[in-house]
Amino acid sequence: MAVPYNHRAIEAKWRVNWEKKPVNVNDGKKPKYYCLDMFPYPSGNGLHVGHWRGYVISDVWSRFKMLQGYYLIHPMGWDAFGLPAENYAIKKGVHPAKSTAENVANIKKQIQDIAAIYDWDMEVNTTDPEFYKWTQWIFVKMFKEGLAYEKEFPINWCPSCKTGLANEEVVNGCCERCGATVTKKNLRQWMLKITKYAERLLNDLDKLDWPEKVKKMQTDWIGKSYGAEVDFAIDGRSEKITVYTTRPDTLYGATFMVLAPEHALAASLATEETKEAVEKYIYDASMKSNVDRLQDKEKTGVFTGSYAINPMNGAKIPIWLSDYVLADYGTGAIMCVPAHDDRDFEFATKFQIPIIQVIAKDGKEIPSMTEAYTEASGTMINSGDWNGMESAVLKKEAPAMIEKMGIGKKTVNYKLRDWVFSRQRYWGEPIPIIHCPKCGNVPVPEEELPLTLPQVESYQPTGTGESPLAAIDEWVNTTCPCCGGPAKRETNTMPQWAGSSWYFLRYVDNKNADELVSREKADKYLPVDMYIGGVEHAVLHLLYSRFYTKFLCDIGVIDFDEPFTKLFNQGMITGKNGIKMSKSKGNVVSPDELVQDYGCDSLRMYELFVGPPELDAEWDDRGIDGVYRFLNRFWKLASDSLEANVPATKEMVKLRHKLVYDITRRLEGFSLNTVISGFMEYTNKLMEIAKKQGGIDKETIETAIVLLAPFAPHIAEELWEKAGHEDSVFHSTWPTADEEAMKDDEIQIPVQINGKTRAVISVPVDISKEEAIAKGKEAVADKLTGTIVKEICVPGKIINIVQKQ
RNA sequence: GCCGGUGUGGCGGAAUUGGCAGACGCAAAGGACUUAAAAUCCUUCGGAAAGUGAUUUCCGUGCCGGUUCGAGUCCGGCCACCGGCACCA
Repeated sequence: MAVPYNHRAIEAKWRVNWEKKPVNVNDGKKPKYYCLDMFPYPSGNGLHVGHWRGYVISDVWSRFKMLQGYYLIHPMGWDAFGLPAENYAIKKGVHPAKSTAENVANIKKQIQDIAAIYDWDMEVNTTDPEFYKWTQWIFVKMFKEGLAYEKEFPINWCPSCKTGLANEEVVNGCCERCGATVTKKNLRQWMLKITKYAERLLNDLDKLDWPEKVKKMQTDWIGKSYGAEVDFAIDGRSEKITVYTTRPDTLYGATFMVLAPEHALAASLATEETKEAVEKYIYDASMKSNVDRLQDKEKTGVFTGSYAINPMNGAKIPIWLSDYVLADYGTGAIMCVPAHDDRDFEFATKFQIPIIQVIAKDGKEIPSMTEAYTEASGTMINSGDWNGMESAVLKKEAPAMIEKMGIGKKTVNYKLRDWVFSRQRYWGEPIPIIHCPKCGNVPVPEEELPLTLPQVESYQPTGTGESPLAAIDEWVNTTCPCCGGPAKRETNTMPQWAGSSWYFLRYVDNKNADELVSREKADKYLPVDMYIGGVEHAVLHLLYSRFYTKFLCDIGVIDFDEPFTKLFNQGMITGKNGIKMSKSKGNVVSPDELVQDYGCDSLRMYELFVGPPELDAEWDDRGIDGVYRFLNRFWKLASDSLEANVPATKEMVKLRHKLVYDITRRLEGFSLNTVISGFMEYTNKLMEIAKKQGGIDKETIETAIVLLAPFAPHIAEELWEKAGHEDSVFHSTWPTADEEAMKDDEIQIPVQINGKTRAVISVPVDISKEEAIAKGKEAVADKLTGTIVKEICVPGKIINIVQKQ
């Protein structure tokens, strides 16, 4: 009798052995495979079972790739700058540097419990000056290339975090981090010109093996639209107003024009009579936050008193101001075609502006419109020379026609805005810029980087729009690297996304003091082949990283312009009823006790067994018993069989190949939950056979151990050793299935009458259709009471007899 | 409002992409072993009806309809829940 499965002893033993003799070694000959987890920010709450899931998925995939003969790059690090870390430190009343270091140590210990095959020699930490030296270096490079610039304008401001935010960080008008309502604040900001890369960021999505959902979200976020800019003269004045439209086909239907209240010409368009109302409207709009604007669904507006001239037909159309027009999209001015746009229709109806239909719906003009007809399909009417054209065709051709006529030009527009890159907080990389009264903005010389974050007593946010760094005179006051005169340092810091936008490049050369990454190592080990993490970063981190990668490619640091070839988003683990695990809800399940009671191997397998990896799953502790029992059964089967050492039977060989085939296919398809059920199913079958034969042959058992190794590494390694191997199971190779050997001689196929199964017959696998049908009919003879109209036989699948009564 | 995703037993889920619906597991019930319990092993486990019984028949994958010899899977029309975007002209 074999000894019972003792997960504590086995796991402790192999933890030590692997530490002594790592299994993932680079012999310089194997091809590389870079499998990356989104690195965590070291929160004080530690890990829960949901965090485990992603790390287990990536580790299983990594070990699978290793067994397939790759040198694995599987690093881990810490995204330790930023608001969460700083807010936690403030709450606990300790310096963020201290709390961050403690949290890193804690989480590292917890992550090591997963027994993932991380290469800790590659570890990075974004708050390490040797790391953020390069975060700052990238900023300096961007500044020199004109991609980082200063601008003062009303930005999104979180009154709770007391800092400015990027557009990507505002969710439904609220702060992405804390949920507070975002307001507007006029601030001098550092911006990154991500818009310069809009077209490439959009087009290169095609190259990526990413979930369609994420690609779609990025596409929508970039928001490319095709249209035209059209110039409208102002009646009685020399200036003109340019509008942007995606529907130039409806130009004849433009019956008014609306400008954003912030438009440069807005105030000047007012007449004696409208002056007061116009100024009030502009003032009120400036006082409104974005959220107010969003919530006021009812349209407001004011007539300026001036008129524009429709360039197509010379019609005089009134110019209005309204805050439903956004100042920073297009030209901040629109032409309004109430007949064919919902918003314009609503506005025109409210302010009694004429509505002119220019596209016939179903060949007819709608007698009295109750809503806009927004489709670009139908024949043009009331449109001068354009009458009779198809709207869909005209929509495409009009921009070029307008350009020819000299009244505008063909244009594309993007929703993507430049990235607000400065934060008024302490815990981030200082922006390496010096403001010199003579020389202007001068970057800190590259050889002087890193510009380290000064130690301060008070790091709490000021709320004034100034960073806490501004209060440290000895740090702020410096000399200009250019002219040597007195100058002041930039006091804003970078957002959390700065370090995470490029950290994956640093892992492979994390100790390089002279370069961000050596070109040789970058060419050899990058980019990332598989990136695993939650979907919440679809338009934040993942977009920023793509932007950074393209920039670094353009300046020759690296030779590829997409960071992550393949992306996998794992679903979230929730508490009961799909409620997100959180400390405040009290539904957090910690992995620590589960590892103690059931072992790391059981928890790893259960994390996968709870459901398809890409979907959310509700955690239920009870289910882990199932995989624990399975591991016990597998342990017993394997150790008993290794002792018994029975010869292989045909049946065993067949099952062995089927097992390899099924597990490999499911694993490659990322159907990890069914891999686990597959192991259970085959183990049950093998146990049946073992009961009769006194065991299972060694080769089959060894094959199963190798297949199981990525999922339950400890037990696999222990059994592998018991089977007499001195080297690690991870130095064997992933088995391949011989499809010939899998074939059964006899197969079971159902016999149906009119699509309903009436019998199941056993037939030779190579039986002819005719014979199969004959046998099938025999089996259901007593139920064939009518006239047979059709006989269907799909070889190996089904027989269906269609009969009529 | 627009765009995605999901909907299958008491529960988590499976179904080789059009071919025996409910694999595998949890929970539950009954039994074996045990002085007893735990552990382990065996059996049952979608619903309804008929039969002493092995079994048989009908219904069943959110709802309604269609295509097909055959639909959880394909098509059309709805419903519910969960995400994303939301005055981008």
